[in-house]
Amino acid sequence: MSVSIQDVAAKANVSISTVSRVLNRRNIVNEETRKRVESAISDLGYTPNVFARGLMLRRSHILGLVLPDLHGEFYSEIIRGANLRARELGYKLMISSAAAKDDGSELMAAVADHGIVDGLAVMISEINTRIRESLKKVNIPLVVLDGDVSGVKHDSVVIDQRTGTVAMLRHLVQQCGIRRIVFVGGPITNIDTIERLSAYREVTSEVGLQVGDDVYHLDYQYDTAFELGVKRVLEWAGQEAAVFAANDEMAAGFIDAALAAGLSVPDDLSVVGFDDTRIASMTRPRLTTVRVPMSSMGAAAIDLLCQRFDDPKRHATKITLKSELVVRESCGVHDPALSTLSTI
Amino acid sequence: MSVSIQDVAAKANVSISTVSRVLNRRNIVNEETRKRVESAISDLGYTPNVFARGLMLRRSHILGLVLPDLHGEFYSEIIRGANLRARELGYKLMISSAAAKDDGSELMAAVADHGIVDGLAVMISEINTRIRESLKKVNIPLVVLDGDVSGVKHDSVVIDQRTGTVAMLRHLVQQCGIRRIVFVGGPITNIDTIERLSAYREVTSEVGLQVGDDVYHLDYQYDTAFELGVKRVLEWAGQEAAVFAANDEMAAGFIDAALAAGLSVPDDLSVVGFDDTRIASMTRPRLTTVRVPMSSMGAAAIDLLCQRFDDPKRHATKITLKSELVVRESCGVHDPALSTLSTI
DNA sequence: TACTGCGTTGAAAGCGCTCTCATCGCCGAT
DNA sequence: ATCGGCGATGAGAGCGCTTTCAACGCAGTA
Repeated sequence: MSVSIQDVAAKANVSISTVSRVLNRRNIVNEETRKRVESAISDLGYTPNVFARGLMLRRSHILGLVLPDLHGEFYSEIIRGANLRARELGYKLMISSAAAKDDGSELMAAVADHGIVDGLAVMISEINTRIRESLKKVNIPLVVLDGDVSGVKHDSVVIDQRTGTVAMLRHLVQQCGIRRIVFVGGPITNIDTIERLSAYREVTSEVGLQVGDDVYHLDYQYDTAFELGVKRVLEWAGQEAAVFAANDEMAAGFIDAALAAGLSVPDDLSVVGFDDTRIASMTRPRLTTVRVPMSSMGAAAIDLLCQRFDDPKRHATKITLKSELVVRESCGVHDPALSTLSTI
Repeated sequence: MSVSIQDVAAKANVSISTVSRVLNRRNIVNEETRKRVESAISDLGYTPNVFARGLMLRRSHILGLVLPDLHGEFYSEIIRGANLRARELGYKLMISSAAAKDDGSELMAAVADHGIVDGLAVMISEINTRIRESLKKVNIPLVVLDGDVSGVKHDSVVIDQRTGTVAMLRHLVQQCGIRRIVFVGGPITNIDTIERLSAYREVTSEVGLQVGDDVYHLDYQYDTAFELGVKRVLEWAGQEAAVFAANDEMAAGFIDAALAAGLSVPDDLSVVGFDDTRIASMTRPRLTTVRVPMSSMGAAAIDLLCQRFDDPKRHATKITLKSELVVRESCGVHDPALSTLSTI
């Protein structure tokens, strides 16, 4: 039923070797012969069988992408970036999710179990022994997103969250005159939260802000942030106070809580977020936040994978992407020049 | 380097045929022999080569999912549902996006070009000739999401949007006492918008509401909705007026616009949405909306594909999923009994 | 004794491709 | 005339698997 290289060869009056040569544009094939073969190919609508090809070449041109979750603005941006770059480079993407507490079976499912992907990009929000063991068994190019797995050889793409966090805090203190910053992170074990919190502690102590009990750990969700906000917002309120949420979604919750309490953002309370997902432009006032280049992260992962194919034995590479302050309206800007950074 | 069926056979002292039999649990293999083979398999950590297997069986156990975009709450829910079900059934998912105005090349890339997927699920928001032509060439099981492509043989999963839309409109009129409903859709060519608008026209004329100029077409985005809202919201305002946006994101824009204008939602103006994405729970007041079972849609697509594998020649099947009114706070509820439907 | 049936196994033929190696004709050099 | 070199092509050997078919041993039956 489906047309094979044999059929093409017969139609073009050549051997299958020649057809194969034309396909792979390798050893020079006589101009005239090549044309004959090519027209036979398009006449018959021939496409090489992927399996046969994969069997010989040991390459599928499929890459695996494993994320903690497939849901939400954050991950879907990564997927988008990865998908785009993969296509540019002639690869396909196979996507799958591994819950944070996954035992690693999902990972194995993505690799050995199927054995079809040429390389694997993995994002892990909480590392554990099982996952580490799974990753050790990966015997194809591996890229770890936003983290580092010790004891496993891999390339990695990380976000320099510190720069953005520091810029944010400095902006609040120096441009907005903020004297109290409440930090609301995700789970205390979350790798991103840990990093952002450490930057927070550093800068606050540096500029002499007192932190006290101003650190909370929620779950990155709008609802819990809103609830906490409803309870605390009046207590926090004050021209010199800001809430620094570890993602935009929680920040949106705080904005709405402040509004519900009759406060004005940013006049009575500044609220800033992190990530610069679409949500940051879907609040009024729009969120001042730290942009994390998610789609670039996805793209970079694909790049690293492909570079590894080209040079399997080069030393492990790490790409660091900058995070960047995006000033919008949810914090009082006293220096108008800065607002040129604003988007939309 | 990697271990093959040969190695297993040698270690277990049998022929590769026997190993193959054990793998495929087919013709009865002697109990004792089977155990020997199985332990050889796990000793060597053997996994069958996907390509060799695919070459013989013409099955990859990979399914393709093509969406208009990979971004946003809506599509990522579909992906999630599909991914989950695919895994349950022992399949992997290959995901890719095809822009609405895509010439179909993306589709072909997903299928023939790669030829690796066993079946294909496609969602098309705007059909055109090129896409239709592409789909005609698909010679593997095909499922179309949320639409119907005439002239192409395929199964389909559709959402019964009418039921939800009608329920919403009736609710507004009968429970909330609304007498004027402004409809804000997506692009006029968008298939979902068309369907919702037609239900809107039907019900409004049925209950004797005048529509007049109360129909707008935007682009499903928060920003444009907010802008339009800022201009019109005071004019619309009134206890008996509601804005019916064709997705939650636009509805969120209208809520914020109303709030910015100093109005109360729902006291001065009701705002309702469509889809019930997470955004519907991320507004204050929370959105009354129509729930579209996105993840079920993804799952159903996978189901249909697999059923088609089992019975290639059964007649085209269409699964219709119900949409459902979800009452929250963004419209005035005058009958408290109804509020039990509310989520969170 | 010969034959048939059955459970179990192995040999071997591909699946559609890539790639090495051999072949062939033709050229200029010896 | 003989030979080496070169461009162009074909023959054929696998890649790792599934599957058909034959073979084998061991009943049970005629």
